[in-house]
Amino acid sequence: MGDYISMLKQNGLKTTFQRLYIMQVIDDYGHLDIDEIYSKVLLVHPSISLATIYKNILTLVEKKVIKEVPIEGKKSKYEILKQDHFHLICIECGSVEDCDYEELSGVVSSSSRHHHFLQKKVELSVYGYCKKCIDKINEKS
Amino acid sequence: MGDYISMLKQNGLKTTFQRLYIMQVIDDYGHLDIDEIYSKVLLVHPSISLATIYKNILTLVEKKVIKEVPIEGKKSKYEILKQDHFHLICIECGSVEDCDYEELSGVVSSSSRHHHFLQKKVELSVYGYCKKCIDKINEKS
DNA sequence: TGGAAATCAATAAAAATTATCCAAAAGGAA
DNA sequence: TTCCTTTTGGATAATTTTTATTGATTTCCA
Repeated sequence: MGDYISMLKQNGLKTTFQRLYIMQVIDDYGHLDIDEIYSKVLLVHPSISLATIYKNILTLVEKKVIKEVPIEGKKSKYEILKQDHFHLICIECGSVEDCDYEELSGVVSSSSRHHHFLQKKVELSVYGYCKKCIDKINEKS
Repeated sequence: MGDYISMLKQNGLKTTFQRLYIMQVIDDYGHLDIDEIYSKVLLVHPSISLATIYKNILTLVEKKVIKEVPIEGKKSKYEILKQDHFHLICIECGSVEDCDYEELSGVVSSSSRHHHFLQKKVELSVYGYCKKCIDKINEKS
């Protein structure tokens, strides 16, 4: 749980309750899409508008306070910006797990250099089945 | 340039001109989004409907004849299914370049296993500036 | 070649995203 | 604090994107 207020101030953004709570729920749950954020914020702030969610997500992404995680065939999810990592995305339940990127980082950036490509950021996603879903499938058989 | 007809037959799909040409332009250009595909197919088949593009993309993705390449903040692009590789995505001009995945593959899959995750496919995208755009920027200064 | 099944085009409908506009709130300066 | 400027939020409209429907056309195998 981070210091959302100073993260916002550093980027010249005003700290409204709506904005703070959007960051809060994203951080709490790790990875949420627009609808999930909306429904969770609605619970504690019933008057919030969906357009407010969209607007805030846009500005928070622009200011690099949060990060978009695009997902094949689904809506993008968003996460609080954190240390480099990659994602294990379950194609059964949709869960997203963070994974340490360390060992990979060197190989990827040297590969970018080799292609005369100026690397700014890396997005690595592994699609498959998470442990929970594997277990669930095994139980049935 | 592949044998589109047998790729379709293997998946029980009929080989219509529209479908073949959709595969053709994707293959020719490497990576295209829906609108790009539509406008290019329109040139040689002026009566095609945008809905036809959507429907075909959907079935071709389902049958794994083509693959979705999700891109942050933009529409997904599509590519003909080919050997594992990753993408260098230029945030200046939007170009997408394929890159050999070989060296990385082992590290990624061992990392998945370590998390008890059953890996099905990997999507790795590096965002940054391609050589052309770097040169263009340097010329100006 | 005939005919069932798949596909297409056109269009409507639905879903997702963005823009507009005015009231409300935030945050700095006095 | 209080005032004032600027940003933001909420409601809603507009736009964009995607999906569903329907009847006509095409594919392809027997």
